[in-house]
Amino acid sequence: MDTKLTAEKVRKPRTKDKREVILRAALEVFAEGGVNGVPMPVLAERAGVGTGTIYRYFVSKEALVNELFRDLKKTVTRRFFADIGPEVAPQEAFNLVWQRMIDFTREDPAAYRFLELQDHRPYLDEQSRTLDRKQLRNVVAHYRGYQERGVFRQDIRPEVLLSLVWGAFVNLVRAERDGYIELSQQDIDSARDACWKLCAS
Amino acid sequence: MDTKLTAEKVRKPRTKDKREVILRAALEVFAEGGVNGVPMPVLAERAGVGTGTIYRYFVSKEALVNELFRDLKKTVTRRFFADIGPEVAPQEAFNLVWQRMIDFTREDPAAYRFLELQDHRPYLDEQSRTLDRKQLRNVVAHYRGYQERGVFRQDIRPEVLLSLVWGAFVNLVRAERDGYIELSQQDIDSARDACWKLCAS
Amino acid sequence: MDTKLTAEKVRKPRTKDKREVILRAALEVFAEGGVNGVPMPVLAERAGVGTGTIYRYFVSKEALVNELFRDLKKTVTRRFFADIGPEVAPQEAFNLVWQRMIDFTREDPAAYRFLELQDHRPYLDEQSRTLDRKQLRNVVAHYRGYQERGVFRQDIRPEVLLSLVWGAFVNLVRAERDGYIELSQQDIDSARDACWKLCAS
Amino acid sequence: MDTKLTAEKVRKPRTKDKREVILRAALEVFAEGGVNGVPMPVLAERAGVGTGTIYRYFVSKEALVNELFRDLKKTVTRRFFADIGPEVAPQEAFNLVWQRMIDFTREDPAAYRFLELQDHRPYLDEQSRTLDRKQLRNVVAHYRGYQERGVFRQDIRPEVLLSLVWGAFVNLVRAERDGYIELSQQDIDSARDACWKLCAS
DNA sequence: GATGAATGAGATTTCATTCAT
DNA sequence: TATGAATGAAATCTCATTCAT
Repeated sequence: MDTKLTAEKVRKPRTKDKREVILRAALEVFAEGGVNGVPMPVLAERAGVGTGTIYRYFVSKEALVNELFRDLKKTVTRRFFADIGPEVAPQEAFNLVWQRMIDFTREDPAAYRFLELQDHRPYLDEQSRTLDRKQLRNVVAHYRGYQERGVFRQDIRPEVLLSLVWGAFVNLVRAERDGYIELSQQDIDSARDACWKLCAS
Repeated sequence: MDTKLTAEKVRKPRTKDKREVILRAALEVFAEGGVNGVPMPVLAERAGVGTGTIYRYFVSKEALVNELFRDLKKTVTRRFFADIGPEVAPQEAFNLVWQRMIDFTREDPAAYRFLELQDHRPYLDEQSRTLDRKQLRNVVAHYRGYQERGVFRQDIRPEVLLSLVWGAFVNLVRAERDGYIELSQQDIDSARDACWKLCAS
Repeated sequence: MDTKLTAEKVRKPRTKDKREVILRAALEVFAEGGVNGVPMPVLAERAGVGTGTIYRYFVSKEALVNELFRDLKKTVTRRFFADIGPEVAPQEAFNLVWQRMIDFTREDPAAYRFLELQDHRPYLDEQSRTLDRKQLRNVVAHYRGYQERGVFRQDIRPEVLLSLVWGAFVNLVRAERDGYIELSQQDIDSARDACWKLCAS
Repeated sequence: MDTKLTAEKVRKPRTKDKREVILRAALEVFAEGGVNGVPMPVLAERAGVGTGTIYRYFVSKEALVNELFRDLKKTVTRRFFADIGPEVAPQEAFNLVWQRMIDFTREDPAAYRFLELQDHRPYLDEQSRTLDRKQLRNVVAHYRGYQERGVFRQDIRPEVLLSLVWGAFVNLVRAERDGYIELSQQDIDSARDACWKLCAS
């Protein structure tokens, strides 16, 4: 997808690196301290750049948060749903996505935490919110498709169904991160199956 | 309303009122703008008091947030589970609590929003967190009881079950508040039944 | 001591009492925490009156501090030099005053501390400063008298002499209060004699 | 003055300068208005820096006051006692220190005033108080040495002796600064000699 | 382009004073 | 007259952003 093997790579790879270094550092410090809890100089230090440098790549903290949000949203969505075509059986697809989400929370807890953080909401601009909605609509469409194919129950609107499942997932992971529960793979699988049954007709 | 019948009625209730006026105003402005987003003078103006007055009732913004959190938690928990003894049939109890939660989000959206806000987390002190856990444990114990009585499925740990249901509920309501969905009573009831089935054996 | 058995006692003894209660409380709390360190409500509580009451007797904190300062200055000066007429031998008089000052610091450390506190200086008005100078002039005049009678050395101006002795005394007592020294009566007497010798011709 | 010869000279001395500019400005405004009487923005303006800049060099007003106090204490002590070894005759040493103290009050009245100010006492931390005591002990040890060599009288403890002399000096200078006296060099010298005689055996 | 010291608007909190009761 | 809850101006301190180097 990101196949730019051209001259551009020669021109400003350093620049691009720095931008990403900042985004990654932002992700981590925001996940730890919340967007409001982290001053820009702290972020700069974590990123190993000067404070002013951040402002060469992002016009404001708000802009940085938005770009981070959108970058992550896209990456994550791509990751969750990659290579799941119509040929994959519905429950298998469901399980796959569920496990990918779990894997994501394990492999990159900072990224997951940042996305789940409500702390950034006041910073989000129209573009970010639009993206959010668009991606949600895609998944809703997917659910609707399953309903139409008789895979999912039809007595609940797809957006409601999705909302329930997504909320269940998010809260399960949050409970673990907040130290309320410790989740075995067994727990995760049962939760997944329960959610599947909640949807299935 | 406040017809000051006797001298005593004037003094005491007045002060009590002011504390509650501040808490109520705080609830509203925090629900709207987030804890971090609302300066004390703004809260003061909303409450119709001087800035300094707030500090007569709460030693700091942090203390105010914590008291608000605990007050609400207690009120809400009492409200949700009031008059639901062992004589109430499990599903009826489940439905009742669900509806009470829904009613609460409708009647006092600000209170619900504040509780759901993650924004206040960095402010919460040990006491608040302890209360939070204690209340959670109570509900988990309830779920466990249902499992032992064979009402709920036993292949999923009660805290996992609760986490799923609670997350489903919270996210459903959030989706509506964020404008992603509009919920009919029908939607709410189907969601409730789906969650019940998720738990039931 | 304050035997006013007249009609005045009938008219406003309560008022007068309260005024003095406030002054006394002010003395104590200011001596403990410094003028800047003590909020009016704290003073009020110590005095056992309402905050507002203080303002019925003193137009401002500044005025209170000034009246306290002047009251004390007068009392103290009266106490130090009472009944020391020309018939008292100079060194005896010197010793007597020295001991009275010491006694004062022991009997009413708060009063002494308040007077010595620099903390109140920014509050002092013209009247207080004038009183201060006037009382100083009186003592200087006394020293000058001793010089003219050949009791004190004449090669140092009386105000310089007094300044040295007064400074020596104040610092000695301060050193004790600050915990740098502990003073025996022996120490006090030797210090007194040393100061006398410093003045004597 | 700041002719920036090399790149290194630019960076480091600059920052150092600013810290010292702030300390100097603090010294002056505190000497004039007392620590409590001077808000940080006023200090900032006097120093020619932004308010926030002060907090890059000092974590709080309290810390600033303490660093100022200790810096001054050290400088002043060094200045007073520099190059006075055992080879200097006692009275000559005494006179030298006395004159250096006088010179200091003339050359840098703000610094002297700040040190003499009681206003900063509530701000002083343990480190500052420890320094204070340590320096006092050094001088007391010196006095004791004079006693042991038979230079000073032995019937008064050295700390009492020092307390008297130091108090005499401080009060003399204060009297002048407060406008009670004007001191000629003659006055100063006589006062010095009187204090010497007070100590001498 | 990169830096990070400097900035000052804005946040939280205090406290002398007022005024309704 | 006495009260003390209420006030808001002013204090301390923070941090997103700028700009000289």
